[in-house]
Amino acid sequence: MLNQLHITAEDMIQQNGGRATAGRIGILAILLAEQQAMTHREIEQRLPEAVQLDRVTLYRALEWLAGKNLIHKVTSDDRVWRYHANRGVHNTHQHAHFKCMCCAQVICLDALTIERNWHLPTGYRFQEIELTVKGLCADCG
Amino acid sequence: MLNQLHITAEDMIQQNGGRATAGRIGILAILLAEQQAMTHREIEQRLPEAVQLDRVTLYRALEWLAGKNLIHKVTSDDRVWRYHANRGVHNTHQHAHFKCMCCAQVICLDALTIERNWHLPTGYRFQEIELTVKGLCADCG
DNA sequence: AATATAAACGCAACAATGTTGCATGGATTG
DNA sequence: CAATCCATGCAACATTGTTGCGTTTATATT
Ligand SMILES: [Mn+2]
Ligand SMILES: [Mn+2]
Ligand SMILES: [Zn+2]
Ligand SMILES: [Zn+2]
Repeated sequence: MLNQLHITAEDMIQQNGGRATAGRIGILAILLAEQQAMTHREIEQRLPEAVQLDRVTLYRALEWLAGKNLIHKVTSDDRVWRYHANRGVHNTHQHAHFKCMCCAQVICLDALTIERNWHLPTGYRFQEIELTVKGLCADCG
Repeated sequence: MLNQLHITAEDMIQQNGGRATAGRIGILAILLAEQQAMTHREIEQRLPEAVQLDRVTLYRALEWLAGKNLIHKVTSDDRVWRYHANRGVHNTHQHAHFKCMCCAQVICLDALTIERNWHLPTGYRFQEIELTVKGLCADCG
């Protein structure tokens, strides 16, 4: 199962013209296996001993994966980026996120579509939207 | 005009049981005069020579003003808090913001009301929403 | 399989933003 | 005027992320 994800991850990386290093494969496999958006720290901790990476290398690998649209970055009010594997609908970059104000977990809200019946001030141009719903998750609520 | 804002700011501070120091009055007057949400740096630079504050004092004054609901903090993907005076509708904390992806200015979108016809996963509880529309402002677009 | 080479990597140093502890100063109150 | 306590300034620290640069390594080429 996890091994299968490694193969998938390796394929995804090679198909984007990148070198399939143990670090990149391990990171992407972790993100593919996890439903929640993960912080740099959480990813680091879940990496097996055999694939311990330097902090900087981890940042650069995540940046590369995001640039290839294999994962996406999620902003948050705690000044920490979270990363999440792109699956199907995620690629639109128009999905919202939920953040638990108690345990800080972040999940994607795939079903939430944002209506655009509003308008901006004159001269302003829309490009993208960033929506975070905050509250308590099932465990904390 | 700016003097009038100082008097207003002084009133607002005293009515909340705080000491009306030159720093707090100056900060609040600046925020009351400015339409955009301002960063810590921008506020610091606009403070007159006579009211130069320590970085930490400025942070603490902003924290105090936000705690009294005289201003509100705006989160952003650049990891910098912005501050904006509360006026009327702002107090609801349910207004959205626009951020220019070119010049990084942030304004409040008072008119944008967020519809709640969506639902969260089972067990999840809604508390508040954070919405940022991104694009180009009138100057940059 | 050996080699060449550009892409990844590791380390150190740096940068930006914000926080904490603590001693000092000064406004407010009695 | 004295006592109090809120606010301030300074130093040190914390967190997150970035940059420069020399070294290693995955991959293509021979
Ligand atoms: Mn997402
Ligand atoms: Mn606002
Ligand atoms: Zn939770
Ligand atoms: Zn702009």
